[in-house]
Amino acid sequence: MCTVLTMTNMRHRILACACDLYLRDGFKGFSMRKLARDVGVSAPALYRHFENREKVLIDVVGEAHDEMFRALSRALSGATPLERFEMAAEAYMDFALKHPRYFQMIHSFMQVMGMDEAPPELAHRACAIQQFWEDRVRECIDTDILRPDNTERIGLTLWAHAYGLLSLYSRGLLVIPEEDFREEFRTSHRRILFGLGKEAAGRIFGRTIHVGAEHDQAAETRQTMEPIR
Amino acid sequence: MCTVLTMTNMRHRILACACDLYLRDGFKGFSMRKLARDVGVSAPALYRHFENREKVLIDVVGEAHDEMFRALSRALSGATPLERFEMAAEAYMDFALKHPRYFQMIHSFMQVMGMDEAPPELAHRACAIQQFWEDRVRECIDTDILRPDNTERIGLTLWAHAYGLLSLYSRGLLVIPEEDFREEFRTSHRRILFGLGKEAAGRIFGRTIHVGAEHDQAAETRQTMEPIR
DNA sequence: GTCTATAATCCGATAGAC
DNA sequence: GTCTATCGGATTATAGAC
Repeated sequence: MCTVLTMTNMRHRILACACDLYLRDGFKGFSMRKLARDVGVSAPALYRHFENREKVLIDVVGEAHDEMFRALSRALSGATPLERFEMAAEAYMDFALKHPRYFQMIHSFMQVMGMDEAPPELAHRACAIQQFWEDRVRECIDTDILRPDNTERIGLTLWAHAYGLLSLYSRGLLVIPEEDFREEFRTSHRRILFGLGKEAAGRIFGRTIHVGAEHDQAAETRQTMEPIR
Repeated sequence: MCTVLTMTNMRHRILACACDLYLRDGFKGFSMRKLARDVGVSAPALYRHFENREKVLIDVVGEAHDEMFRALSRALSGATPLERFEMAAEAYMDFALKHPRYFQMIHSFMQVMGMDEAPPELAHRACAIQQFWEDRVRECIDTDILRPDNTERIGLTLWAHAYGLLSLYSRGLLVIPEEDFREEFRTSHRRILFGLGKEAAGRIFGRTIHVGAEHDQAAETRQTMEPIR
């Protein structure tokens, strides 16, 4: 009993140090020797708790995934489906910007490790993220904010966009200040949501509907006066 | 003269072998010793032409980038702006699916190499890709297929979505057959384009416009009386 | 320019004593 | 469970002969 407890604690201690080490030195700087030094034990001792270096890193990326999911989940405190959706996007962005190493690790782990397919621990977690976005879509459709459609696919469209944009920025490929990017991300996310939305969504976003507005002379005028940008 | 020519040829030969080696064995399996063996010279000879392993790989990922850009550029043979846009998306997808190692390398190189910022060679190429999408957007706006808007931002929205979706699939996170994915990608891309489009775009895509369809007085009233939550 | 030979590190992982 | 010691291998990079 006591042995098991010690084992578990030690494993957690190692994992905590491993996360710190990765966040500090990245993949390339992550070695079992350094980890042992940080934990305060010898290198071979680590192998009592983890089979090898890869298994340690799988657990680190698992932690990264879980922390991201917890951040997303906090968006569920929003009052309405739309608010929850917007808060989720904001939380996703926050996580990517505040924890770039974690965000990047989640999405480049396989390449770095030279894996051809995702280990189950990660595949399951990716499914949870996908499901999360799908749920956000479903409740927006249920409350008539989005047009009825295949929720899985719409969720995927929005997830892919959010991930793609954050990934590009996180790697420094978009040369704009962070505050400008944050606004651009929100706008881009809404742009898609808006394009998928029912008429009501437009008013909720405080914007004028343009698609199909050519049928409406008054709207035509509004569009001219209040162009989207 | 002759010396320079030999230098250049040798460098190209090494680079070609380096690309093959990476495509065969991936990042993890890429070593200078293997490369030397493939080229048919000794390991130290490589250092006459490349400063170190990282510089070789930077050139390999540069090749990957250029090949992707050439694939995209072939979409410019399309007859209309919209056709060129659709062909570009198709070409992007084709590249990602046919050359997954190249596609993944382009977007995970920095993490794998432990770089905090993109080397100029890659940053410039990323700008070219961004510009490419922006150009596709601009000509669609110019021909009244898309609503007038900031072309750079709309281009980014579409690029981010396409990249994100391809990245997720390329890593095996979406468990669907390739043919189904291809159709899903096209649909998802059009879904966004459609949401951004003028009424004409809907007809071109052979779909009915939904957004704004309720934009009549009755709908206006309904919305006021039954506020969306 | 290319070679052989080798230096100097660093790594993951294991053996065996305690 | 942890230690010391070590194996076996990888890496980048240089020195000096040809």
